[in-house]
Amino acid sequence: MAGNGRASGGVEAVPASQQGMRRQNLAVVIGAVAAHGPLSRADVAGHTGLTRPAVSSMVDELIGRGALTETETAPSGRVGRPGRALALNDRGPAGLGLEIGVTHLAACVVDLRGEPRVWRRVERANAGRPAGQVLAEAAALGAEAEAEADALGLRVAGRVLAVPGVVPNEPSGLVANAPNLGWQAVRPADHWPDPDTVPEPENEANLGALAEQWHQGHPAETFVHVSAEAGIGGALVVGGQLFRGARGFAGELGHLPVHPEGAPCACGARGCLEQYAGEAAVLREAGLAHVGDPVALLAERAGAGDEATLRALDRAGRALGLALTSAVNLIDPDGLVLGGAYAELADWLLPSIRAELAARITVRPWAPEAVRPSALGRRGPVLGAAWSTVRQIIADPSRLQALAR
Amino acid sequence: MAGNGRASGGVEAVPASQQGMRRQNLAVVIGAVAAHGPLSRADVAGHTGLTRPAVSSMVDELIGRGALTETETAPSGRVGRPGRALALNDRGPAGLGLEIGVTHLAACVVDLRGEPRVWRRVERANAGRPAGQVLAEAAALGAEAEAEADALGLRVAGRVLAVPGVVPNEPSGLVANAPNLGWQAVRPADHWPDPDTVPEPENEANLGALAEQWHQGHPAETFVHVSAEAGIGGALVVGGQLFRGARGFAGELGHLPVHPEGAPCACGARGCLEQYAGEAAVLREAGLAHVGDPVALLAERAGAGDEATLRALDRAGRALGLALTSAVNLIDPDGLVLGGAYAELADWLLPSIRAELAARITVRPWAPEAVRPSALGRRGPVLGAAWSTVRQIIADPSRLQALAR
DNA sequence: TTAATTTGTTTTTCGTCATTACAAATAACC
DNA sequence: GGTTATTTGTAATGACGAAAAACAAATTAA
Repeated sequence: MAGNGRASGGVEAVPASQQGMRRQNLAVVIGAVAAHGPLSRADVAGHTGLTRPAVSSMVDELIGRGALTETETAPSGRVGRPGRALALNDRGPAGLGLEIGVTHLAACVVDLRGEPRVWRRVERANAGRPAGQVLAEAAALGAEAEAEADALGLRVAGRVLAVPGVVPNEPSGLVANAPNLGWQAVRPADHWPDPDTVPEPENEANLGALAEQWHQGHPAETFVHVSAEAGIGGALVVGGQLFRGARGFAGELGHLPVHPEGAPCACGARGCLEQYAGEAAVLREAGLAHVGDPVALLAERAGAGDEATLRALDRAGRALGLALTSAVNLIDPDGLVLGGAYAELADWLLPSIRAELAARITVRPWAPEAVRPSALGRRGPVLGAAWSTVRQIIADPSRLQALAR
Repeated sequence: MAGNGRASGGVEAVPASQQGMRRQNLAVVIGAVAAHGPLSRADVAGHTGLTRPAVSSMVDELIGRGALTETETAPSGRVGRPGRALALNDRGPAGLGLEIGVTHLAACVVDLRGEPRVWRRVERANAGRPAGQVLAEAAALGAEAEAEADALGLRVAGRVLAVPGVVPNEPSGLVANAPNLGWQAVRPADHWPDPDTVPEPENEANLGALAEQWHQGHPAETFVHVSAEAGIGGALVVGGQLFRGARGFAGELGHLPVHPEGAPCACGARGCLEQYAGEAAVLREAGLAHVGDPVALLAERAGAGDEATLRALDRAGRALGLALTSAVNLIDPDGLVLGGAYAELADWLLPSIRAELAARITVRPWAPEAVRPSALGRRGPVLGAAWSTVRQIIADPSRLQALAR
């Protein structure tokens, strides 16, 4: 599930038990294999500090649950009995990621190694359509993907749905508001055809941020992820964990006041970032109509040197730089990541963003390269949704059912 | 120590051991006593889910380490054998808090219950004096306080020093920059007379925020603490833990850009919050000279209805409101706390802060009462410094030496 | 072929908590 | 006042999991 990093709720520390110890050590073992490629039991013992017998016992259990497999033993060339290589099972538990975008639906299944094994993507104009209809189509796409995964020997163990909207901490499972889809207080579970495959919804910017984090492989990074798809989404990752804030609204920087007395915004305030760096604002400033794929259009015009487009992107970059200055002052992150559509426009946005940050961040160390485009771009949210399940399994494999086979 | 909440560093999960289980359960037991007043062993078992024998065993150990004591058993009035009340020891381990301010030094010793038992405060013009001299005087004050604590049967187990400056995560023990004192890269350990009593430095706004948190007793709150003492300090508390950011600069909102094209700031940027809500800026705007206790002067003038002062405070409040709008959008906190000098000026700052927030936070739930003045005001930092040690002991009592008596 | 080395498993030991049983201390009841 | 019910704290026993020690298996080096 994508619920990592939620407020820990009750503060009463829970007593430690022997079962808890076992659970944590199972996670340590599978975590070592996940982090350092194929390892023998002895290697795992060396990496983790557990003894070889303890590792052996847990490996047995993890194999029984389908999480690990013994693979072909590569000749090591070293003296002594060769170890038997352990790896994450590529025919075991898997994660299903679903995405509902304004103009498309997507699904993706990843195996325990994180490798995408099934892809589905269809264009659909979802804005304004009844939520039930859209969700039914997403469910159908997910069922197709699951069937294909099944044929590959994969067993989907969790489902997460990326939506371009706000998903509050409480009550869970609710999409409170997705303006670009026209959704208000939609609960996917209420419209899902099959109650056994209901996904957990999560904000797409949050999932994109997690995807970036896992893709880069810097495990404990703290960064701010900004993405654009119709609205402006933002997400905070702190020490490798999603930071959702007290109610789940953290990181939403579309309405940060960048020019306090500036243009009035639909939200009722003035000078919000969205009025300068939102898709609609940039298109307006560039003198372009909102048709087809507006991001591709902007990139094409900017690449061709169109003055108005370059000016619009420069203005957007400066506004983003201002908003990110606030973020850096408050959060002190390792880096800033431009995701979604911003990743595709990074060539034209980065210079003004970096210039603005360099001019305004003066009392602490700051390197322009700390701002970087996302490596995943628009695929981030689906991948993040699918990876969420897999990461959760690796963080606590004790929840896996033992294989019935 | 004040190092709670630092980036967890190595991400390799550590294996769970039986000693670790014991350590955690010791913390659970003492935590239950700390949270719910005097309890019998059976009460603790009920609160924690541990069994009575397990609790008994751990209570024995905690008494041996001086953390708990059996107190007078109050007649319960209920049937059955009466329990023997356990409480935090008020003659055991203690925390020493030290503070170096621009115009004063302070020291404070708290017992395990968190009760302040020794207070010291002297006025000193510390700005611009050699750091070694100031630190030597702080050490002397601390030694006095420790001697007095010793006479009360207290045993100082940790020392934390609040400074009005930046304390980065790495290298630890370093005050990188304290502009109001004129310090640059000062390491208290290098100037401390007695190597056995060297304190760990920490930013005073961070400690003030922790103090507020513990004083209120809302354990897992997420809030932003803003304080003023010469500069503007800020701190983030997330789920009850200090959030220091990747390098230790998190929460520093003095240079948040509130009016991007506004007044130039000493930092090199334009329109920083400090230019509108900093002490110097407010005094200038109010037409007052910087003499004696400027905060008291401002409060007196404002209370007397002085127009220029009221205008200056209103302007400061609106700027703070703008900066806090960014903080709310990014962090989604439970609340905002005005600390330090701002707490004493809250009557005149709060209206404009709240108005600005109400006008600008539109896309999420927000209540004006979420902004509140600190209950501790200027005593927050010393108390936070002293409490840090005590909280750390309660979070992990296994580190306590067994009593030699 | 033998020795050295490394791996993985088996056996034993140890530490921790849970369960059960029991003694001690009190209130309620007759 | 004595008996019973109830609750507390401790002692004895058991279960579980990891550590330590011992050992069998598989490889390289000599």
